[in-house]
Amino acid sequence: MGYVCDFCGEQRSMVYCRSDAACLCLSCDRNVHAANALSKRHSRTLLCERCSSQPALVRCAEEKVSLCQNCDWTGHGTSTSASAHKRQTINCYSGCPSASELSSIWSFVLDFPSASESTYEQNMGLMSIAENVATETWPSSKEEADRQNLESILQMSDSREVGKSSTCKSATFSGDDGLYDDFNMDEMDLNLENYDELFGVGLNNPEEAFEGGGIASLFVSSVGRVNAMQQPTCSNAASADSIMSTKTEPVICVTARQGHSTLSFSGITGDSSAAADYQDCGASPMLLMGEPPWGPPGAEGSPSANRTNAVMRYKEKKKTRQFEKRVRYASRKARADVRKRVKGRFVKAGGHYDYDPLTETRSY
DNA sequence: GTCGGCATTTCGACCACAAGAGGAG
DNA sequence: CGCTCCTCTTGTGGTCGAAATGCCG
Repeated sequence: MGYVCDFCGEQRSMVYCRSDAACLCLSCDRNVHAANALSKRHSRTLLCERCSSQPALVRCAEEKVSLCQNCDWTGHGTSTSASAHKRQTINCYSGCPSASELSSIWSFVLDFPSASESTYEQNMGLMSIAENVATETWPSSKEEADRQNLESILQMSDSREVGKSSTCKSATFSGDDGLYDDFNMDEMDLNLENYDELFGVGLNNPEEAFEGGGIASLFVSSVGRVNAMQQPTCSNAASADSIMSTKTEPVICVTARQGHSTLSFSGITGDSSAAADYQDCGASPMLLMGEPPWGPPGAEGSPSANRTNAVMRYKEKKKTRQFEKRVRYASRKARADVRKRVKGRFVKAGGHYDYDPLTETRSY
């Protein structure tokens, strides 16, 4: 499982789609998820480069490798030297992003000069963009956090004129704070340089990406900054919609529209069950991300009783928890995704319906 | 500390139908 | 043994409502 694309069986798989439980090459990822509006919503992320079967959660800056939770723990949890490695969360994405957009999403996994001083805890303890945004002034309530997020979006929209005259990549990779000065595509195993070649869709002029419906290339760094690089024509309404649509996720979600495609960003790796577990068991993400749940070697007898309790709760929870639903038949899921319904129930073909997943319209 | 009332969250049932499984010929 | 045909079973997602849970006076 893993190394070869589950769809074409030829190309090397680079992306993991949790919704489809599939490892895909970039070309198939785009083709498959361009099929309909629902498939575009699938949250994808880089594939773990170690086991090639699980979605990568973090990227180790030292080893320049993207790792899933298990491989991260295996590789960093047992060795004191390795555990000091600087790791950064990997964003997930949805829609059908172009090469430049993908490079925007994952650029932060690379080295940031300004982030070099950040400790591992600083990077990894902040699991969501919303939290990152709030590192300077922590909102006192959810409403306050939402308000700040919205303000960020609106500020991005206001700054779109700045980015109009610059190309995507040049704008994306040149921050006034030098955050992305060291960006080097060659460092990524994900060969984004060949992305468009794989698709057979050249992007000779990066500005093409901003034609038509426009695009919002938003930058989310692991050090808590949200930068607006390009947003020529993205409507505020679209951004606001994206915020409203992510009411279940405590993260800022920015929607960029290019034609019909939607690109959303999440500070945590989408529907990461691991992240959910951290919350469920009450153990801090920092603790659990820094050390495996079973604890580092010699951890027994740790002075922190709370930590021990948290680890025990986590282990207990993990034993009894129901793992996330796994779709066994993608074809059936695809059918269900487009099937018309009445009050959530499937209806006979041709019958009256009150919900059409494809058009989200009602027949009466 | 206990109880009642209210709000919120969780979870199972429901639906149609194509795909899958398995048996018969 | 392998193939085709047929019948039965399974699984898929959005919504509703009951049950469970949490909170407050």
